[in-house]
Amino acid sequence: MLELKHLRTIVAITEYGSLVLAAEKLFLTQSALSHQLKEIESRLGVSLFIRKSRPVRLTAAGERLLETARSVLPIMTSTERDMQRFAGGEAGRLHIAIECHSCFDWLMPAINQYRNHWKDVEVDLSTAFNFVPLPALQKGRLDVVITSEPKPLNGIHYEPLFRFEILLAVANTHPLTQLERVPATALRNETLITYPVDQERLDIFTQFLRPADVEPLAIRTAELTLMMVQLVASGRGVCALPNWALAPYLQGGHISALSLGETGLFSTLYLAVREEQLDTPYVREFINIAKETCFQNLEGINVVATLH
Amino acid sequence: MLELKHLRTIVAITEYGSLVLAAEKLFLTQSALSHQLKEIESRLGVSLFIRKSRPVRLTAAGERLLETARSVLPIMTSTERDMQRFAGGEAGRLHIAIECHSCFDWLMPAINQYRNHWKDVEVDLSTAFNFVPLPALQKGRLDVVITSEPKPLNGIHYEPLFRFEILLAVANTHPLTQLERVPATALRNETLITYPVDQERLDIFTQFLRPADVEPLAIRTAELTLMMVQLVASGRGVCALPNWALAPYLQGGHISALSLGETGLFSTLYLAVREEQLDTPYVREFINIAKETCFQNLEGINVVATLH
DNA sequence: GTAAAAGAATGAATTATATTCATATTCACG
DNA sequence: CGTGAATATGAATATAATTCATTCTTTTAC
Repeated sequence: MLELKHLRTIVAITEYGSLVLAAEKLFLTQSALSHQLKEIESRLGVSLFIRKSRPVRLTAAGERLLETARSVLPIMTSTERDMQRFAGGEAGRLHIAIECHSCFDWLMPAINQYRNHWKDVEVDLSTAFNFVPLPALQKGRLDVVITSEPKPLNGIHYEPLFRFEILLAVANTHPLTQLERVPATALRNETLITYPVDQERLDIFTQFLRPADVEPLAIRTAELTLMMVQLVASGRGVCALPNWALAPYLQGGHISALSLGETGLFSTLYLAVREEQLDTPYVREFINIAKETCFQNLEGINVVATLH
Repeated sequence: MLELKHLRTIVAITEYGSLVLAAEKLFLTQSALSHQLKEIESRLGVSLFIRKSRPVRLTAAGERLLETARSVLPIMTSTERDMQRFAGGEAGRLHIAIECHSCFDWLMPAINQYRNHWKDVEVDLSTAFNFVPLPALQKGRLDVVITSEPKPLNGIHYEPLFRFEILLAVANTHPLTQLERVPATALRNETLITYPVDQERLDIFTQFLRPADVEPLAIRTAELTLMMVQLVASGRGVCALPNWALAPYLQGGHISALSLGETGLFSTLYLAVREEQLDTPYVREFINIAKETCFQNLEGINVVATLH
């Protein structure tokens, strides 16, 4: 009914004192303003200006409307400015999900660094253990997914981050440390410690044990990398972890890291985003920072399997 | 550019979760909403809703716009409600001017009583000594004028309030108290005390002295009725005042009131308003209260000239 | 007080904008 | 993968806004 156009008209008329001037400033004709004014006055059933005098004067109702205009129009101006920031890709939302537990280690520093420079981007990190993240990404519930399975999907772009080796962590005292390479069959007699997620999501199963049709002796789970390492060190099982996740714990000397299979078990981590977002500055920048951070964090790490 | 219509659309869609439902509530077709949404999204250069999911979800830009809508729309609602009050004549403005000094005496109580019942009417009283009030009334700078000269003017309605006699106040000891009626010529030897306004505005000049071509001995002015009366009582002059303005001072016994000329000098006070406002409730009601107050205030007053 | 100038109002014609209708496309769910 | 429900799209239509040409009103200056 009442529209912002009308408020802008009211303001212009009071500001310039005449329909002629106001019309000019609004890039309209005097006639247009006259018609418009008549229209709202008759719709509201009140008169807003007294035109019998020059400069035209506001009626009481006009004053009230002007007051509203003065409080509403600035809000709209700032809203439109924000819209431009969204449009320009300077502001936005980045809902990130990780499929891989250990990714916290390098992602957190990346996010912190990113936040410093993109204050207008709302960053949100969630673990995708209870839902499948890629469809959510497609549908816009998520904006970034960190995954090691780049399943080709409509409208999804995968940006490779880095390649890493999945190593088997065992206690230093464990007999397996005697082997050069650990065959799948060796795990028949071991308790395997994993994160508490579906086996589908764990490379050790999908890429190593299942192809060899091997089931470990037992499986137990732990939430945190640190807990796994402690269990391994005390000889209560073995676990498979990325080399970079394992690195800090190898210093202590209680555990060793062994290559899996003949060639080692390698995997690549990808950052998945919607194709349409690929050229958005704030998304592009996140990808760059993620990559940089990976290199920085992984540079010092040169963990290869313990060789004898 | 961005309009309230769009904000209302955003709110409806988020509230009902689908274009179909929202369209229904807005009395539009789903197609209309789809077009409208597409239009503003392309104008702003941002997408506001993710339609790939159901219910449709807001993007970050959409959230921002919704926030604005939630702060702006209530303001508009309350503004429109106020407009209805103005339209219904429940709210408005009453800029009153009096041409006659003494009118304060009965007008003030009237205004006070009026204010109690019409809280949404902004009442303002000014003395019209430095400007001509009737043209200002015509042009809407004033809304009510109290005058004793009902000059016929386009669009102006005069409501008669009451008829009164202008009496000559003299000291009890004054020789004029011996006369039954005071002729104009009698003032040739008197100092006349008036309000400090143009003689054009004083009935004693226009209706009495000038027709008889008489000039008083001297003229001096006083701001307030009380001051005039005190000057008169101390024998420093005489003054012409309405009977009701003089009434309270006759009790004291220091002054007397005499009729002017053969028939007495009478005048009628009118309340002038713009014709278009005559049917507006808040104006109508002011007229009523003004009339009532006059009667109440003048009822007890039965001042006639002192007769011997 | 009147004429000229400037501003505001008006009505019809035009243009722009919004809405609908009919239909195609997409998405969610079994 | 098909089905039902939702959204998108394009052309046609309806509605609303704007302009043009003109008249009416107010102000100003002589």
